[in-house]
Amino acid sequence: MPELPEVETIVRNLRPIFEGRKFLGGEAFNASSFVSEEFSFEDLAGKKLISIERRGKFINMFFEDEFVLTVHLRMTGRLIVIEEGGEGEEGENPQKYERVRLHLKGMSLGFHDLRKFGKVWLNKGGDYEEKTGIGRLGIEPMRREFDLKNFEALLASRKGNVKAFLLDQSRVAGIGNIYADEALFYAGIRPHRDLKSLREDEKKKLFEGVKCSLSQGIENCGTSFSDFVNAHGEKGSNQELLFVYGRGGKKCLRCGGILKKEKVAGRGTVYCEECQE
DNA sequence: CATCATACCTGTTCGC
DNA sequence: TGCGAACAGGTATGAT
Repeated sequence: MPELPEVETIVRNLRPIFEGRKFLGGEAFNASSFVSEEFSFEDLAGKKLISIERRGKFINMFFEDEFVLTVHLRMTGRLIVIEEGGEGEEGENPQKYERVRLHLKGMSLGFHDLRKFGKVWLNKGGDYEEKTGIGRLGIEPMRREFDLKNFEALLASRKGNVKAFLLDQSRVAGIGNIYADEALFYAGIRPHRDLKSLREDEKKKLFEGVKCSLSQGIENCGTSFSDFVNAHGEKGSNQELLFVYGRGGKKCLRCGGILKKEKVAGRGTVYCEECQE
């Protein structure tokens, strides 16, 4: 569920709290949640956290000496700030779904993940992108290099339906099920439409829909449908502004018709038969 | 190589 | 009401 806007919200929370702090140690409460082929938390001890950046739905924490901690929340992952001396600090037992805990000087960070799909990787040097899957990501849709021209080139690079295209992280990075459905509603395009069938005006509208739905999500600190909370455990408000996601069977906010829900590209997909063609 | 379906998990919701 | 089935969905992997 955390998609680009939710991950961006978390990164913006974490930066002022953790950047500049020294890593002290870490614990993995679930072996499969922490991936490190060559290094342990002890190797990272004493290194200062230089910066925290988002790439697609991944979070990278860059430390001194080229160490990189990478986090992917997948569906139910959360990063929760634990203040020094507060509940859950060092010495306390892990919380129910806490899988990894990172201790920095004066402040700790808990990685919680009910379904254990998410991961924390520890790497050193430039190959962290290959080790984590970041290397396969496509363009960043909130950066300047994402323009209509290369969006159209990406559309032409793939076959199949437009929903599968939007979910394909190797084309445009960071879109998930929520923002894919919202972008398609914005553009007035049905999710099953074959990419080859898109007209020029529809491509342009879809490009705008991707940018608008993502930037609105960021502005509102993410969509908290079920799991998402920011690093302080607070919910975002974008769920109040969604047109289609999670609204199957309800009235379309634009035309009043009943929204359809069906499976497209293997995902629950909501759209309006009236407003999308 | 590209695309598609499935596995990975566990709590919640749905249908009988 | 109870219980099992279906669902939630991001990505790696295997199948096609």
